[in-house]
Amino acid sequence: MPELPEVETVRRLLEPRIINKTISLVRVNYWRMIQSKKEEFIPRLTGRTFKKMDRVGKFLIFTFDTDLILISHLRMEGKYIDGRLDEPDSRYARVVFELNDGTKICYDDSRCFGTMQLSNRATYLKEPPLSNIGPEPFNIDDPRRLLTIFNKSSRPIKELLLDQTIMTGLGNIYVDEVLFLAKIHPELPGNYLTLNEVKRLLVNSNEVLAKAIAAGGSTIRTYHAAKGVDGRFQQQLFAYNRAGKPCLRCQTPLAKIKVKGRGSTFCPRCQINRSLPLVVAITGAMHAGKSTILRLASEAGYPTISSDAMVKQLYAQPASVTKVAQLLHTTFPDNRIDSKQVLDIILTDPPAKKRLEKWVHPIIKAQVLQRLKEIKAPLVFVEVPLLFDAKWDYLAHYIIGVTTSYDIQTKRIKENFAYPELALKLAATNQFAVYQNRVDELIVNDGTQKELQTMAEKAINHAVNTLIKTAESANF
DNA sequence: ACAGCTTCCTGATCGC
DNA sequence: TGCGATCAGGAAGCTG
Repeated sequence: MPELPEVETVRRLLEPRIINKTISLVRVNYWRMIQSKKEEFIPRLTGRTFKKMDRVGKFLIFTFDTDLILISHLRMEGKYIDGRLDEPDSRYARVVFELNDGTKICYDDSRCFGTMQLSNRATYLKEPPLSNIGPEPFNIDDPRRLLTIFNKSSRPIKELLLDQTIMTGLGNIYVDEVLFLAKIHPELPGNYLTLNEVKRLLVNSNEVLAKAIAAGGSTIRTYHAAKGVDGRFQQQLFAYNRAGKPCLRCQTPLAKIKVKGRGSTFCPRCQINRSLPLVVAITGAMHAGKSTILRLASEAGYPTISSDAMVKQLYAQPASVTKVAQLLHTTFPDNRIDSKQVLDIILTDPPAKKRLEKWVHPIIKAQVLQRLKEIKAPLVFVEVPLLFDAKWDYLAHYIIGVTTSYDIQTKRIKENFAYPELALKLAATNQFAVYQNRVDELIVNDGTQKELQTMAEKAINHAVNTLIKTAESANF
């Protein structure tokens, strides 16, 4: 929706346009949005004169010359558009208030999510929906009260901040901004929050909302506070709508995930989820030495996850045979997945490859995340061949890349693969070279096994030392 | 009690 | 270029 700053902007723009004007006629084009008794809606409003306009959280409160109260929630797309009576209604006018000075205001809402209800001055704050909403950040003096509530829940902090019964005002845009500024991962469970972090969340909520109000809110997509009036705050957004763009603090590309079904943009390096271990990802070209590095990390005593091994395990399951056959539009006569046959198909039929990846990647990703949750260690090494292509790089806090020169890769593949021609073709499709500049340490494995081992051990130690520093400098 | 999913709608944009 | 899939400033209302 419009969030608190946009609703406040609407209030400030609308109040002077309607104050002391009298409603001569009310037209309702979409009755489902009226939450109070429908038969009373038009009669109780007709002839009333607008007085003050208030706002509670994201609700607009219209007051009149009697004790009548109109409560309006704009939800995602709601807006008020004013015009003259001789003009046509706005395109998605759901409720129209005609006024006695020849003007009208149209409540416009393409998606019909908004609500209106009548109440009265004495009771409207004591009954739903307003009785259920929490304080605005401006009115919270003691962060301990919030800390107590957050700490009782294992829900992601983003969910808790969107819960208007705990605190009201933040929506999807400003929650991402506040979490970015406070350097807190959107999925950090509430019971991990420290007092220091809650203080940061409160300070930043206050600042972001105040600045956004001062800028007239954010005009994004279809939302305008009023006809011809655009907010300017979107120019100051750090996170929202910036997925893939460099973090304005550390230049890491911002990641986008779903939290409670809402798109959530954050910096994977500035906002670390400490309920999970820190991740050193190992990625790189085909047959370049990823598995060797992973094995060395394991031998050095660190927990490891191999997504390659997970894929092999998945393919070995009986249920996978029919699934893969169906995705590749083929059959496996031996009732087991024939890797040469699969390779053949994915090299000649790109859409088939896409279908297969669309099935495999989410399964493996879920398994990796599950393992990360289970591992009770501060740090884990994860081998992911297609880290960047599969867009998993946001899971990594340090990336070791490994590559080989073309000639040496060709030689090794010819010596080691049962179907070298197909393997070479597959190697040629690997895009790692494109992403090389995004790794923290690049190992060029053109020498002996012994030389690889030396480089890998150095890289492993460097990754660990860097991440220990990261964890120490994080201000919980 | 509560986590997770669906629903209320329509329009713009993305991706094969 | 067309056409289905996905996404969008929100929150209530289901289900298990």
